Formats: sequence, structure tokens, C-alpha cells
Amino acid sequence: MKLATWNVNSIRARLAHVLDWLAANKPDVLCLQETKVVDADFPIEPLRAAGYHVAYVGQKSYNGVATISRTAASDIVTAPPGLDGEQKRALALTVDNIRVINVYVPNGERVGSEKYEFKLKWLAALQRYLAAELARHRLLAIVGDFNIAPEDRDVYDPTVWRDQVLFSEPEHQALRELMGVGVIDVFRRFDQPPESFTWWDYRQGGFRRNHGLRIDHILCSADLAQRCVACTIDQTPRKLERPSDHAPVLAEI
DNA sequence: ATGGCCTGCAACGCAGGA
Repeated sequence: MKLATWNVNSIRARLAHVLDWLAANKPDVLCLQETKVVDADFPIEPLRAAGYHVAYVGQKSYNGVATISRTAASDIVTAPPGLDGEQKRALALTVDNIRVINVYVPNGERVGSEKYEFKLKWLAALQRYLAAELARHRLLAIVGDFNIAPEDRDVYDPTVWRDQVLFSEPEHQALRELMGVGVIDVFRRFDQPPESFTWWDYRQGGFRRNHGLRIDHILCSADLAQRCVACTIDQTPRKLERPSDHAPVLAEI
């Protein structure tokens, strides 16, 4: 099966790109982040017409996640324990016998800010939820925009980014601890081109100069990771007019 | 040239992103 994640920076602004990408890539599951729309206004019909079931949880203006799938999902959780605040950032469901947790981890604004502390607390709650889910599901993927670049090779200029938000030691520690619960970054299970990133700033010709970060991830339980045969970043939609600033990550499982 | 972008909201600039 093909499992993908993509921060679309507004599902309504990016609907045509998403539909085109679905037609071109035919994923079985696509997890979207930053849908930026209340549930009543989510554009379900065009996605259904494209042959997908849709689960979503959103809010006005900010955040919001959605998981679309070729086959119907079950056991859908839109407010996981500990992640059930005002900000809609997590959505879990089971599809094709695989537990899929879709997350939009807080950005954190800047090291030491209130939002940064919120990010670390949110990651700790996510770790607890992930541990509980792993106890129930042998085949599990947790995917999405983690807003953390794990290693030096995931940042275009580690010297510039050192100790900055998205690349600070407390964030690295939080991600390591979360992964220590029992999930693997499948992107690094395979040979990859150097300087592979998933996000590029809209400003300063970030994409053209490949000034990016790898902050969107597909993390799989050991048994699911074993089934994974490929994991790639698709830069194609980042080259379109009015793109999302993130590119999709796609795993073949 | 020391800043350059994008989205949604209700504006006629702002908050937030990363």
C-alpha cells in the first residue's frame, strides 16, 4: 500500500494540487496537515468524487488535519487523550488493518517562548498516546509534520539552525524519546539523495536554492517498517504555481 | 539594498507559520 503525508497549508487553497497529486500517485492513504478549515466547510465532495473516504478534524483559520483513504477507515479518533485541546492537530484511524496516526506538531515559534514550551508538552503527550496505541496495534504508522529536523543532514545549513526552533536539542530529545517508544523513520531505511528536504521557505528563493529542512516524517512500528520497500519525497508539487511550502512524503508498504 | 512569502480573517493590517 502507498501511504503519504503532506502539509498542504490550507486544503481549500490547495485542493486542485491535492486532486492532481492523488490522480498522479494513487496513494491508498494520504494524511494532510494545516487544512485550516472548520469541519462544516471541509471540501469532502471533490475528494469523494476522486474515490476517497475522508476523515477530518479542523478549526477556524489554523491547524486542522485530515486523512483520506481508498478504503473506509474505522476506529476514528479526532481528539486523542492528552491531545484533545482547542488546537486540532491529531487524528487516528485504522485503514487496511494499519493504525495511522496523523499529526501536526506545534511549530514552537522560537526557543524559550510559550509556544515552544507548548510544543514540548504536546510532544510528551503524543509520546504517551503513541505508547498506548503501539500496545494495541502491531502495524502502526505515525506520520505528519513534526516540525523537527532530526539530524544535521536534514538541514541545509546546520550551523545557522543550531539551537534554533525546529533544530534545538530539547526538540531532538523529545523526538528521540518518542521514537524510542517503538517507531522507525523509514525515510532513512533507504538510500536517499543528499540534501533531501520536505519544507522550503517561501521567501528568499528557498526552494530554488534548496534551502530546506526535512521536518515531515513517516515513522513506522517495527513490524510495519519491515514491510516498507520505499520512501521518497516528491518535490513535484512544490514547483507548481502557488504551492504549499511543504512537499509530500510517500512510503510504499 | 540587511528584506525579500503565503493563508485566512475580516480586513483596508494582523496572527501565525517555519
